[in-house]
Amino acid sequence: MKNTRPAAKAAYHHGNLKAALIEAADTILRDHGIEGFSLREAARRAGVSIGAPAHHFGSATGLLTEVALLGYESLGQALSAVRPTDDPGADLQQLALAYVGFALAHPGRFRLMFRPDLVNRDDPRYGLASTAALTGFATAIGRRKGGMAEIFMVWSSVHGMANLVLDGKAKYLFDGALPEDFVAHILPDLLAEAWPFGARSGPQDRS
Amino acid sequence: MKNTRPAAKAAYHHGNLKAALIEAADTILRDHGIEGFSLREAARRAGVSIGAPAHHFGSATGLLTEVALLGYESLGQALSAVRPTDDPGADLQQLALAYVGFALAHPGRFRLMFRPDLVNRDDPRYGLASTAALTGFATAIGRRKGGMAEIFMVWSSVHGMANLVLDGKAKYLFDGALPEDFVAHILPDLLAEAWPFGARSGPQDRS
DNA sequence: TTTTCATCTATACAGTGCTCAGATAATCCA
DNA sequence: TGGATTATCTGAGCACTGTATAGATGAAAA
Repeated sequence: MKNTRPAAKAAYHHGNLKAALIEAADTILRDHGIEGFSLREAARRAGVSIGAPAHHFGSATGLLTEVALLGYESLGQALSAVRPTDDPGADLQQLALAYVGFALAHPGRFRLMFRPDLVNRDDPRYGLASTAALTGFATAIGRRKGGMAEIFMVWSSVHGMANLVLDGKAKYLFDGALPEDFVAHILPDLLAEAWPFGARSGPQDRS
Repeated sequence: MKNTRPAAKAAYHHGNLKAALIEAADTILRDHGIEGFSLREAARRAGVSIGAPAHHFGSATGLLTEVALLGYESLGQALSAVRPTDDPGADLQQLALAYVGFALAHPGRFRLMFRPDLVNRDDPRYGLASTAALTGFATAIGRRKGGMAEIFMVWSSVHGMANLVLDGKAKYLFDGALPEDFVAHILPDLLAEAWPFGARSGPQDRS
């Protein structure tokens, strides 16, 4: 077995520094947001010198890219937790709720995932993770061929909702509503009443 | 006339430093994006010492808040340049095009406007500017009473489109489309074909 | 055991936002 | 007019950041 973890005396070689730094960064994002993150603080939390992360990630962007990839993974899980029923419109509403719910539950992760200055978009895994997370939408929208326009529209809609609520814009429209209320009560009503993508008819067939 | 501009010999008192710094910051945003901005660089461009901006704006956030307010103003102008016709659905499509077009034409401004860590959301002018810019949407949606749900949905949709295109996500869906092509050709087609808010029927009346 | 290699430390550099004492110029006031 | 007040800006300094580099340390390979 490869489990040569020292764990007793602090080894010179950390042994699992890469994973420890990723987790430290993710924790910082959770507790203090993106602006609370610094490469040095992550190194501090991992109990390692300030130059150590460079060996594993090259730069701060390298580390944050890994965190963003994990973020897309967890978003994908949140979306695929919505099990499809025989009502595709209701499924889409649930997916929308899951998307916004994820953004509000993990604002640091979510914001990082869409910060092109902090993640390395040239990393081939980034595009893959990004599209993989949206598989839930694609299948719920149903049509396997074509359908890109609809996917874009639905994604735009839920992404816009998530960003606006996260940025506190919703409170200008729905006076003083707290984010917790929003995902628990306001948003479900909004989706049921005024969200065209979740309507009973489904995507209209333009033949 | 108050135009006591020295302009010849560099005065100790700049005379118009506040406006000069705002313009310098806006220029940096235009040329090098948000990550290219620094308070010191703005001071440098205004030909003034690094501590000077503090007197007028207090902090970097203070300066960027002014730039963001200008951004909302220019967004409002871009939206109100869309003159209403007798087809409210077509008007909404034009507004959507104007919104996304603004984001792509002024990415630095647009991104700043929605960066809560860089602008002072407690500034009372911020909420005013934010809602004022959306007057175009509100009137186009028509119903003066109620309607907040529809405004939120439309805003979310266009805001999501703007962000996704700006972040290069659209190219994963529409393979390799350039941003210029997007607002010129792809988006109008998308809006006409797959955007439910711009449909002929208008907001359905749920009585 | 000896060599090689990956890993991590220590230090240094350039850049940042912010603070504060003091210099400078414009303005107000008698 | 002349003196005092006020707004404006400078210059230096502090704490912090990301990154680069030389060297120390331990593990693994030969």
